Amino acid sequence: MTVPVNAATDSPQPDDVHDSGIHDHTTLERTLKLVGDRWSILIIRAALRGIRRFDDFADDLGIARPILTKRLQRLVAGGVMAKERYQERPPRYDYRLTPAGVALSPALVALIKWGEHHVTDGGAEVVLVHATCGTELEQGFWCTNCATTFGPTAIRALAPAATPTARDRTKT
Amino acid sequence: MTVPVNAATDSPQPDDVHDSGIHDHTTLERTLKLVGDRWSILIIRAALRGIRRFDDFADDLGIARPILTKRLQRLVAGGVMAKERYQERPPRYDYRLTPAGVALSPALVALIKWGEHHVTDGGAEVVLVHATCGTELEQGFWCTNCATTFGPTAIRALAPAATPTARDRTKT
DNA sequence: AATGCGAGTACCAAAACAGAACCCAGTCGA
DNA sequence: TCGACTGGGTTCTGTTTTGGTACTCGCATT
Repeated sequence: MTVPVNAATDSPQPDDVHDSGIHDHTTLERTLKLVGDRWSILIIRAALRGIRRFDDFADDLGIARPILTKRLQRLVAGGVMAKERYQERPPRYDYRLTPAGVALSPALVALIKWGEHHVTDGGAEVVLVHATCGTELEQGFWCTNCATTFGPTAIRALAPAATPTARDRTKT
Repeated sequence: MTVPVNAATDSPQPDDVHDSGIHDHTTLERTLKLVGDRWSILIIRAALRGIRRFDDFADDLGIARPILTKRLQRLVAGGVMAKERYQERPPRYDYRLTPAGVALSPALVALIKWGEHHVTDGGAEVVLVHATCGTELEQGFWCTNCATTFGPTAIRALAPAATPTARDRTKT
């Protein structure tokens, strides 16, 4: 830890990266391949709002239906959402978030809060608050050791330097 | 214990965020338009690792150069990065994060940590630690009023100015 | 003058996206 | 029984955005 993270201009080929320990090129990239398009995050947000049915997603997002089909399939394949039959007689299905999908909300909240501060003209359109007391929530990092919170500048190893654990990840 | 973050969330289907939930159409969409593609986040991560020059981004990410050009331009236009001349005589420029860009790290960390838990097979490739003590950091929400941390289902959204959603418009 | 480097463009193919129309199974109403 | 409707898609068209390779341009060094 606490490595200054020097870049490695080694093998920039993204094709054959299953073990180029220095480049992460796997986890974040795979994550972004799953949800890193213009629609997936919006779909997940809609799902967090309680939208479940195909047509409601289409109406709410204004997304073209073929793309919605593909996105939902990808999210289901990625374990973010699950397709469930909610009615038997005329077989009807809906899509709902899995726990993994709900677990994406910190990322969602981070993006929303960032957007409020940095892309709008100043005024936040929505304030996210703690449900129990109504206070605006904070998001950030904390250290269980120091029992303190801190901002992004106090993070080290924000990227995979030569973490030896990267090579341990010999999964198959 | 202390940190529930996304692990100990309340319920997989957060109905309590239903109508008052996380919704603001324009801000998130604009945010995603800026950084919601497969490369921008990776570029920002590379920048956080200290990469600054065009060719280094290209080598590190394996991104095609025309796309890198466009992404960097978009990020500069969006205030996330800044293009600076780092050398006079042969005029050379580099790209570095603005404070707004650094402020994106919570989102980045959220995505990285989500990916570690949900897209890899469990082994974290990167360990993010608190700089002062080296302990692995946690991320989540907390309430400065209650002095407590909580998960995504305890979030409610207050809309200062009425934010009409597509559902309001289309569902009559 | 030739070489090399950093930072891009030009050009072209492939993929993703958008929109409208169409399909299909079941159900309802007349 | 026929026709229309509803939910959940698929097919068929374009258009826009990506990705890749090759090339340019300004400058500095040899």
